[in-house]
Amino acid sequence: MKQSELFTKTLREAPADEQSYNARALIQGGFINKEMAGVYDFLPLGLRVLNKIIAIIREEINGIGGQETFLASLQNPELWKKTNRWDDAVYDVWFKTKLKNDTELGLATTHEEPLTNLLRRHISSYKDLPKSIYHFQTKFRNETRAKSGLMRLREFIMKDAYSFHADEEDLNDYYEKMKAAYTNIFKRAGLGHLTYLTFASGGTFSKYSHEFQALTSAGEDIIYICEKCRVALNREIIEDVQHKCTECGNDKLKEEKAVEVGNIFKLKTKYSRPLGLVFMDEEGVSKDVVMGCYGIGPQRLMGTVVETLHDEKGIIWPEAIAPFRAHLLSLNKNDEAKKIYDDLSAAGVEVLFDDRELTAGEKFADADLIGIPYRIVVSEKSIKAGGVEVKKRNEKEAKIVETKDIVAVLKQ
RNA sequence: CGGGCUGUCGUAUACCGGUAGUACGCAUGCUUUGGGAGCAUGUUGACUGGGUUCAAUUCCCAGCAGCCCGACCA
Repeated sequence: MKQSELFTKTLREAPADEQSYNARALIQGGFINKEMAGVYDFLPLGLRVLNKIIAIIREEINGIGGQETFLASLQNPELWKKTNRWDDAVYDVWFKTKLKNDTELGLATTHEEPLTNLLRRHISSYKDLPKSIYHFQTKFRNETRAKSGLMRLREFIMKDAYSFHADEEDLNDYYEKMKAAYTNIFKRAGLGHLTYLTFASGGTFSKYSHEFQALTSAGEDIIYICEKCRVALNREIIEDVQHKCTECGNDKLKEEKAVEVGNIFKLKTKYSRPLGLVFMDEEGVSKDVVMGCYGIGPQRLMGTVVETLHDEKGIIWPEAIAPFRAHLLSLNKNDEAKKIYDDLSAAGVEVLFDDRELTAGEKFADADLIGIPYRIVVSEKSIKAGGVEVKKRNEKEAKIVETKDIVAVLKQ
């Protein structure tokens, strides 16, 4: 894409009223636009990142048999009354609205109820199980305090997956597969080194649930890390386990601030029972379907990447989720640069081509801020040196690459 | 929901009880081009409502909005 045609502009300075780094950098770079606290628009650069994160998640969930759907945002209160989650006193994050005839509706906060209900028409036998169903869908939550840019939103996309099983043993097997898929997702998105499988409170139905917590000072949670096992314990259960690692008994745990980037949970029959999702087993006995649920917020994941991977000049995107692979800067050499742009594009390399009539300093500053992994400079100087200059965003030194070799260097 | 801080051009800021200045941006022209250029001309602003006052953007109150802390948060 030509940067001269990109409708967004970077800001010379970050917005003064934002303190969180992800909000400052993403707004300054033109990735997102703030409509109001906790409500953001995704602009071309930001959407490219978001879509790449979503694509990684989709691949991993498909890889363990997930079937993608897209459920509605407007929800029927009747289902929520059956599970006692319609009452604002019980579940206080609803945005509620009404039909013209005054019938109440809810805006989706999550989808256990509608999906469980929907499956009553499709699951009736043990032969129909197991199933894993997911979607990327907009959730609305009336948070009393939206905060920290993309870290806690009032409107956000969630990848929520739900699995359906004949018994707990099968749920447990699938739960382990999901755990592995989640580990891959955070690794591929560039947060593997910072993300810990974390034991958290499981509520009434199981002892612990698992969160995936990424270390960052922008986080809302305190976790205790066991370096030996590479797992962590959420503060909410640390007293229960007497400050010891649940895996190895290690009592030298390290306290860290972290953000929950994913959560996996065994629901068992919590929703299938009140909503009547049952199946007939081999003996002809009707049983409740056993469920699990698994969530990731792609926008929070994006915010976490920005919080953790940047320097004083701007964002440093991991290659897998960068908006473009290469940022081609022309310093008054648009004709020469255009050829390189065409070659790279033809080879399938995603390039942002800075063909704007700006000074070198502005182009470098924007490139650092936007944080695309490879910067290619075409200038009088680079041409004299034999071609183009290539520098990785996370490295200091640039190297000269002959123009004829640039496609080979940038191709993955 | 409790507490703290803050609302001035598009952005970042200054000053002030007597109607607002700077920088960047934007427009035009010329000169510039390896780390946010120069000159000239032009362009844009006090969150809303009430109160005090001869006079309020400035002081007071309320509302709204934003940020932060806490509470909350599958």
